[in-house]
Amino acid sequence: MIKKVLIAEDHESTNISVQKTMEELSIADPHYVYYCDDAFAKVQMAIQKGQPYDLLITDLSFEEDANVQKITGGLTLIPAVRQIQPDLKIIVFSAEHRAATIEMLFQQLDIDGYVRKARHDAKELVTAVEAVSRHQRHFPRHLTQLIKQKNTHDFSEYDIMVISRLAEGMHQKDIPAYLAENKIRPSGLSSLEKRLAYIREVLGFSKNEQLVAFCKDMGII
Amino acid sequence: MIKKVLIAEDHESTNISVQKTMEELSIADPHYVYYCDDAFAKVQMAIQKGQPYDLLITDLSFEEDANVQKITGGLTLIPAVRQIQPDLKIIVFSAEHRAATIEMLFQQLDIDGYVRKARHDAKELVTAVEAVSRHQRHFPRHLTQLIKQKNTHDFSEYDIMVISRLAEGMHQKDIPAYLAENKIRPSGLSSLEKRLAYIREVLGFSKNEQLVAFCKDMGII
DNA sequence: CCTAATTATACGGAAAACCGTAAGCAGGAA
DNA sequence: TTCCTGCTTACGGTTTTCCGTATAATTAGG
Repeated sequence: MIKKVLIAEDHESTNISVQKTMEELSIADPHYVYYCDDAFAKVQMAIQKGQPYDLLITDLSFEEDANVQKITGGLTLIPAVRQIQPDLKIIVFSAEHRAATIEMLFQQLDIDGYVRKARHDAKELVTAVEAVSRHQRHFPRHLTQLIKQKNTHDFSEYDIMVISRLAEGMHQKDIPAYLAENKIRPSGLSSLEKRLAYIREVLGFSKNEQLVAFCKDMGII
Repeated sequence: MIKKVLIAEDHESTNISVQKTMEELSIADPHYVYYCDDAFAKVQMAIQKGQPYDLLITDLSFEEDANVQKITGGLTLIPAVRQIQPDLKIIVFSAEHRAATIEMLFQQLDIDGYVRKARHDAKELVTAVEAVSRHQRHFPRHLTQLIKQKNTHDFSEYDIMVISRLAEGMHQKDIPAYLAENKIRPSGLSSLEKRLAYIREVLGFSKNEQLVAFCKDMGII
């Protein structure tokens, strides 16, 4: 049974509405934070007090601000809390729509549920919490649908990283050094070239300029 | 004074939180809809009953679903409601961050406020509603920052033409033929190269990808 | 019409990107 | 282990872009 819940979400409006959804689930007094570091601290504190959380609901992306954080987003927060409390249930509540990322969350980070911020997200969040309380996983409905669309390329974190650097004016030949520095693999120039060539081919593009323009239009970068 | 408010927002979670924010502003019983067509119908109905809305809070992007809509998003909803009720105050609440789009909203659609979905969006929404109730406009903070760095270079029709072709994937070496065909001068490859090099230099850019990204951000192309 | 100044183009070498091929390397199965 | 498979990387040739310089064309003023 889910009794004690922690919400990590930087968008105040979303944070509030998740709190409200918890009320509907008769989950009293959900705790909430706007920063990942606070989330981690609260989980840690709860364990020390012998009253650990049952569920963490977290966003993936947290915007940077003056308040510099050690943990910068859901992708680092989740492993961190899992390390100190392996049985903590985790539901990710995010606008992320890329199938690859969501699958990664389930496979690599072993999350218990994913709810995509969309039209009926509050209702789906209720469903997800109920599923998790029955020790089931909650997969987002749209995940199966997304696999269909082939002609549109599913941009990975890697792709976005690389294209963002291009859009910032970094020379392609300098990106391998950047990738190596940030421990991102593959980092070889050849791999990079091939990946970009592949994306261009899938989308029917001929130039990186076109790819950058597309990603800007789509809000990918 | 703002008394009667309509919220148009397809994301349920966001919709709920906006409702909650209205409560804090002592705005009783805000109406809310998940579709643009419903929003328009409600505005129309309210006028007919002699009790028109004072404020519309709307998102820009509404996701398509089985429920096919005539009005597909905020950009079409706003002119539609303005036509039947010119004095209706409108605040746009969206994740859109491109300066060009936001400026367009103020200049072309004459909206009264813009609040970007971000960390302190609920607080900013309160501020925005308060400003609007005083018949003031509410500009998003990050917009003023972007305006500064703008217009370091005056993009000519020629520049826009050329950069657009690049963004569409046309090879630089093929653009002279295109320019000649359309009787645009100068059409020489060398002149083209020099012009692009000049623009990049003025803006402190190193690559055409960066230039394309900039123009997309600024809404130049 | 001529001349000077400005602008446009041609050219060529250097740098970067592109692309095919082959070699290296890790992980899994027999 | 040995082989296989898939991913990553190195390498080399070609194409494209970049950029400096030189030449040609255009324009403005007298």
